[in-house]
Amino acid sequence: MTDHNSLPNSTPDVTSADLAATSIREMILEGHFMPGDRLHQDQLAETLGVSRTPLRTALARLAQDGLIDYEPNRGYRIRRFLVTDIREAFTVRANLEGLACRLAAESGMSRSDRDRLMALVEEGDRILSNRVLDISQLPAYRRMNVEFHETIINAAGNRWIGRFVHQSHNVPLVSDRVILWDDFGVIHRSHDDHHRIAKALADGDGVRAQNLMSEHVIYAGQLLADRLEADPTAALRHAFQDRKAER
Amino acid sequence: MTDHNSLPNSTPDVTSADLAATSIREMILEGHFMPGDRLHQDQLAETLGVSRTPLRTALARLAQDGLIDYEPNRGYRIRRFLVTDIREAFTVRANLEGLACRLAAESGMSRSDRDRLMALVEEGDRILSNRVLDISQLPAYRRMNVEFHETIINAAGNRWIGRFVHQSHNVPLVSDRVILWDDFGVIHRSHDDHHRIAKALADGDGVRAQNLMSEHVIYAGQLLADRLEADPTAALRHAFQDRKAER
DNA sequence: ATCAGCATGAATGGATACATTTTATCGGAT
DNA sequence: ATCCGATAAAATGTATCCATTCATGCTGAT
Repeated sequence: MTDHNSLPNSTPDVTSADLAATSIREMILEGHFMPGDRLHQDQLAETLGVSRTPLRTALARLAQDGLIDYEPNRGYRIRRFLVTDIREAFTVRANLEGLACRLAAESGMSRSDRDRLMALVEEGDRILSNRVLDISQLPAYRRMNVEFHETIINAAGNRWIGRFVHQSHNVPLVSDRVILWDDFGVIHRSHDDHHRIAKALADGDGVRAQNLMSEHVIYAGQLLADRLEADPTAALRHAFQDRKAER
Repeated sequence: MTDHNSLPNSTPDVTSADLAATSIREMILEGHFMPGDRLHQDQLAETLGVSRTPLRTALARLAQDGLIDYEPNRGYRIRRFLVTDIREAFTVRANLEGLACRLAAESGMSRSDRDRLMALVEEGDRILSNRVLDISQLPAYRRMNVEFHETIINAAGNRWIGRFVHQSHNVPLVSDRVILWDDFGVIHRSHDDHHRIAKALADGDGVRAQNLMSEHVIYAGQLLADRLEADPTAALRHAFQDRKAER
């Protein structure tokens, strides 16, 4: 991931270990490995152009993040994620982001945060004004969506929520970067949630914002999980359809 | 920590890195370091009787857990925990454990889980039957309390909740192992919560169990945080008053 | 043919040596 | 006296080497 993918304090990759960690994380989240694959240290080290020592640091971090499994003397393996994992992660994300809304509302949104949310909502309006989903607009919509959610989490002022939501993004596909961009009605409704959430937050109506956000996330999760169960390959293709284009 | 302090999958310390990590974690949580202290690698390695390599993996893990801070080329430091951090961690813990209650109730508690909760509640009744707080009974009460909470979290069947609650225990004092054992009325009320929570779970009343648990945790957190603000040293002494005796 | 046991190879864990960065110290100039 | 810079010391980051464990495949006995 290119630094903007870590929520709270995204430090640039200064050490080789950082570089290795971000590279491997990106590879995993984009599906370059199969579940259960061994991560051979010598081999990976050579691939990434670093020695085993920083590589092992990177692996230790990723294992602690839950992205890979570790067994002493048996090395690291790509964690096997089931659709259940994705559903569960969305459940927790929904709860935590809902909590973030309530806390943000209760503590009183700052003027700048309110303005930013308004601006993001309007940007979404512009993107969707054609009333059709153009693939070229997905990156812009995604950026808007990510910033919307991050703004609220930061406004909540509870670092643990940010930490945990960030970690739940370590489950492949459980990220506000993954957007099923194929049904205008769904996207439009989702953006309408944003409208109401921003309004509720501005009004200091924490409970309403909480409920809206919780449902907002849960619905996205169910949609994704149902798709995955119905047709895994198609859903995966969809989720990553524009990733290469963005670079 | 002696292995029983990690919630989900407490692997025994097989590697030197495991040993170093658990040792350091225990030291930090028991207050052997001052906030902001540097963790010199050579020095720590010698103290723990391991070389720098496994020590560094241990430090990487602890940093990922949020127990220590890391800056490239500047090493690791003991994280500075403010009372605010503790309040925030309890807020999240309350929410997640409340969620665990709802999920556990909705999925239907297994017979064995219900029985275990009942047994734990009865054990608490026995411990408190004298209607006075004897320090010698604190360890038993704590074990009961820890198992009560863990049972529910496991019954929820959502691994992320367990993960995050476990991580929130990495904030010093934010653990169901820390119990202010000096006011019978408070403890009695807290245990009465357990009664109601167990009952609500057995009845499949998820919302009630959720509300009860959330309040249960929030109150404990407020009590602790208020004490810490009023008299930090006394509160700390209280929180750890029996730790040496238990070993 | 199957399975136990052993030997061999490969991969991981740990220790040490080297390189790079940071931090502290000292000297001098303003 | 203070500030600045150069230099030295110390600490971290990386690479390499050695030790230990695990997996594989073979041999041989039942």
